[in-house]
Amino acid sequence: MRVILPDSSELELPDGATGLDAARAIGPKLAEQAVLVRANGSVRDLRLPLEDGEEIQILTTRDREDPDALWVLRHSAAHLLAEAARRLYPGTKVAIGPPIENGFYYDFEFPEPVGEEALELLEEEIRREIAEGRSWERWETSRDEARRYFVEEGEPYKAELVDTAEGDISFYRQGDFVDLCRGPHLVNAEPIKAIKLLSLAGAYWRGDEARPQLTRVYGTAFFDPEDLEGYLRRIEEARRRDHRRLGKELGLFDFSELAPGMPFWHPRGMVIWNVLEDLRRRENARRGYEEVRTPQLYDSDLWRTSGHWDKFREHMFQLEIEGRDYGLKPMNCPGHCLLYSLAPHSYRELPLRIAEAGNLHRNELSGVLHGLLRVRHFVQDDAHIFCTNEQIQDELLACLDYAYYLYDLFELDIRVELSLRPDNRLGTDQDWDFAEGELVKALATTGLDYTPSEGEGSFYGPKIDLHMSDSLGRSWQLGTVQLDLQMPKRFGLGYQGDDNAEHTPAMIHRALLGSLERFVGVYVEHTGGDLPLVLAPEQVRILPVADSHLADAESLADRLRAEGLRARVDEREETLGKRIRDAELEKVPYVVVWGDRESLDSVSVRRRGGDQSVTSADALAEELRAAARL
RNA sequence: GCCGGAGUAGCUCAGCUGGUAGAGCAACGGAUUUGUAAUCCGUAGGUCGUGGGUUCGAGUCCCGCCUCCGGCUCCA
Repeated sequence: MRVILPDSSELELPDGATGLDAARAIGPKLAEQAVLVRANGSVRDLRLPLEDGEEIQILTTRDREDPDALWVLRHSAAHLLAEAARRLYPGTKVAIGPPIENGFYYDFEFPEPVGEEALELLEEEIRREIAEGRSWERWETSRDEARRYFVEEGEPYKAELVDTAEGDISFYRQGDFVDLCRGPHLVNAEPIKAIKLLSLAGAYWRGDEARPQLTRVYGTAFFDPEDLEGYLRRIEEARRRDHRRLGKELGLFDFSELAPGMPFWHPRGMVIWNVLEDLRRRENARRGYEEVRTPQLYDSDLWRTSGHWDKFREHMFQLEIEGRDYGLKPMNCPGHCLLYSLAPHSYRELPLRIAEAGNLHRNELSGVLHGLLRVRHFVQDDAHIFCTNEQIQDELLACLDYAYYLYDLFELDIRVELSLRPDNRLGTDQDWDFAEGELVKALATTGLDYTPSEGEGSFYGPKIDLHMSDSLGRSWQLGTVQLDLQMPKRFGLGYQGDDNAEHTPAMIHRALLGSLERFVGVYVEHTGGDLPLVLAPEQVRILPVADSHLADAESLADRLRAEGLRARVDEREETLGKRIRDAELEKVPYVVVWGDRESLDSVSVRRRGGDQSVTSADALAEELRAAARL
């Protein structure tokens, strides 16, 4: 048979030849360094046969940044970890250990709980294994035999995995450790030049809260120690962008033990908040939304009607007053339905778009709270659109257009997810078919790339979710556009149609920035605290060189403030160098130094980061005014 | 909520096997009047997260709780 090499040349091989055979045929050195073979674009274990006519590419240890090569390296590293765990802690049961982005993990059930000291011990053991030499052997077996093997070995998790594994059952062995595994794996452990175990965490077996919690060991591995160092350095840099740290340093927001998960906004943070609120109000008005205001607390009957009492109660703060049960609102929608129901409606009013940045409380599990990104008290730039079925498409598209208007303003990189029906839901399958179909159609019209996500929808409807990543690459949902046919029905909402009959409206729930808290959190990380001029709490700081310049500095500040800019004079008796340093650390975008050399025609301006220039007060005001516009 | 870790001055952190709690920055006072990332001197500041226990003696050892951090589950 013949295979095609990357340079388009053909290589003649005996039938049944493997990737490794191909590498050997090309050169011994290549075979030595080979990590995996990419055949017709997909990864394949070097030990597996090639097919006639396939285009192949042999990846080697020199492809040290190739995601597939790293994937294989880390997968093999995970197996070494499992071998080490079983040797160091006899009686350990192994569960599952895949490579992940930036590393790998392996889940174990240790006979005794282990603490962090285990990381070092395990790491040492793995190094010993690598020094000793390990190579992987691969073979296939029947499902029954695989199951029998693991039952005999006392590995219940593996035995269970055999039953759900897809395709042929293959085993890999290195040292005395045999694992059920699809592969591919390295030929031997030689290429693993850097390995580090990073952390220990609990993880439920198969991600199911009701099943045993295993101990997950996270680690990472590289072809080159330098790459590991680089990775650790990047993590360290990301830590400096952490919004919790920056929020405190820049005096934006805070937290107290006395209100877990509920942010406090300092004046400087409130400036950011208000700019976002102004933007929301302006655009809502421009796009045909009307603002409303609804209560914070409702009788449990409202939550029964909406379905929240059934499907969302564990996330709600509840209280009892004079024998009546109340719930603090976790969402605005039921209140908006109630508001809608308080007056009669005609088809002529639709689509009716009502917006409210209401205060929401959700009783999130204590372990999930995370700075501003996951809180118990938050505010969304929320709105609900009541419309006819015929209007759904236009409204969905308008929502997405609005969303991307905002994301483009802030230059955000957004990932789109289509969250489909969950198990825990209201309504008929026909409703869900229709609602999901409408969202798919709207997405198709926009041409946005998206990933469908089974079971992630809300209990009342499917959603288009708009995600962004934080400094450590963790994904957070910002915006969401949801189509709901359930609540209008449950609330008995109606409108009088042009046929004089009563109809039920459809309802679109949408938040675009999402929770303002979360938005500020990810945005601070996105910018590393270097907020654009529009959002900067303090836009210009003026530094008088000596006391004698104070009056002039103040009048320049007044001049800029009259233009609507946020300007301040730093009148502390510190050296100029110190005051410049402080302005930089506080990330003030513009610093003006005012001394004997300055006049309204020649103002000395320093931009964040150190660029200096001289301009006139008028030109400066104009530049700032233009840049501070949204 | 669960698993692992942590909590010492406003912030960042030191405090070995139990023996009277420390530094830098910030704050405050004084001197300095400064030209593009830290002027100098001084002062003050802590029920060591919290409740209990062991001990002659606990920041340090043990137990409960709270909060935070990294994960899991969950989610805007």
